[in-house]
Amino acid sequence: MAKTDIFLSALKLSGRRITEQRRIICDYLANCRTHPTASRIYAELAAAHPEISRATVYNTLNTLQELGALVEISFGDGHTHYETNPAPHVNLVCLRCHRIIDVPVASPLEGVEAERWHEAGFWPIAVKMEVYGFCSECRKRKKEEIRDQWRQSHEQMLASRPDEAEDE
Amino acid sequence: MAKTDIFLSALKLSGRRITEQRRIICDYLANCRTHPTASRIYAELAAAHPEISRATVYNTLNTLQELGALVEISFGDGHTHYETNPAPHVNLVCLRCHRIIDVPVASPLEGVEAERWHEAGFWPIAVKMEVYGFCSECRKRKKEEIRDQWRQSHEQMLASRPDEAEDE
DNA sequence: TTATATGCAAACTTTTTGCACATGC
DNA sequence: GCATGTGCAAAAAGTTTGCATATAA
Repeated sequence: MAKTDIFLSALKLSGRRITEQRRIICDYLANCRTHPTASRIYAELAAAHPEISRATVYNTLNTLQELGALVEISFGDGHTHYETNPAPHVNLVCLRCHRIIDVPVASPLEGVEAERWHEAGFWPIAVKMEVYGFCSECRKRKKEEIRDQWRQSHEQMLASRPDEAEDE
Repeated sequence: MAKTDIFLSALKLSGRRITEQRRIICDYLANCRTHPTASRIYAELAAAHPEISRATVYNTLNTLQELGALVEISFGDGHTHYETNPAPHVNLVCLRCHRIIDVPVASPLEGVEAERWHEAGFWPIAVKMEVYGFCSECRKRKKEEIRDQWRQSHEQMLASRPDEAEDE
């Protein structure tokens, strides 16, 4: 069942030790189809594996992040989630119901001028894309809830040509 | 100095009340050239404006998020940051030094198959893109720190054609 | 064998809540 | 005037730390 476990591979290839706990955590992540928080990962694993501590979950997640094998995402719900889907995709995030829709894209590094930062010396490992907005259901309800002017003006802004990029 | 304050506009157009505190917070965000955390925003504002409370900062940030005017970002440093740059851009995030480089892009909704999710009924308000990797300086140092195999294999993976997208 | 990882509990940080008071519209 | 927003302090939630013990390589 388990596809190539990219998380365990990351630990192995970077020379970390493969402990039973790490194996369990990586297996969970590799088979996870959602965007769990650290707490949720701990809660689910602890039920089946009492030998796993909260600290180890946090340790492992942080280690995987340093390697670029795992990235945190914020969906605006006040919780830090983890992206467990290694396939290139965009997360559509509904601002009202906080539901997430994963949409596959051809290649994350194409179409966004990847060459430019590559040339600048930056070496990409992982790519993350989120689009915030309203899903079809919430869009209807939204109209009843608040005045619509803000969203309309913002939509227009996004639809028009962007301003000249500013210096950062 | 202040360009059109997109944050204040969002509050106004959605029918919220414009209080002195919100005005101050929005002004800070509109002129901010970094990616501050909530704590940092509070700390900086409280110094100059003792009449602002922590709760109000959090309230306002959350309200702006619901409107899609402001988005949270995770850079992997364990803190929740806010994106204050309204211009379309990609954040290059260094996994080692956690420095962020903003790179402008032509348009956030082009080149990533925007039409597809639009057709599916999703209405985009804001777009966020992060690329994780190593900046030129850290890339050199990284080689000395850990075995290089993981990064090499991952780079190869990214460079090759992506797998078929999986169902979500 | 020994550097690396774990478990536990306490400490720390960040965010939310409840309620009395203030204020924009 | 009254719905909406604020301030405060306490509570809750989330994350890190220190150290003794365990274990992968």
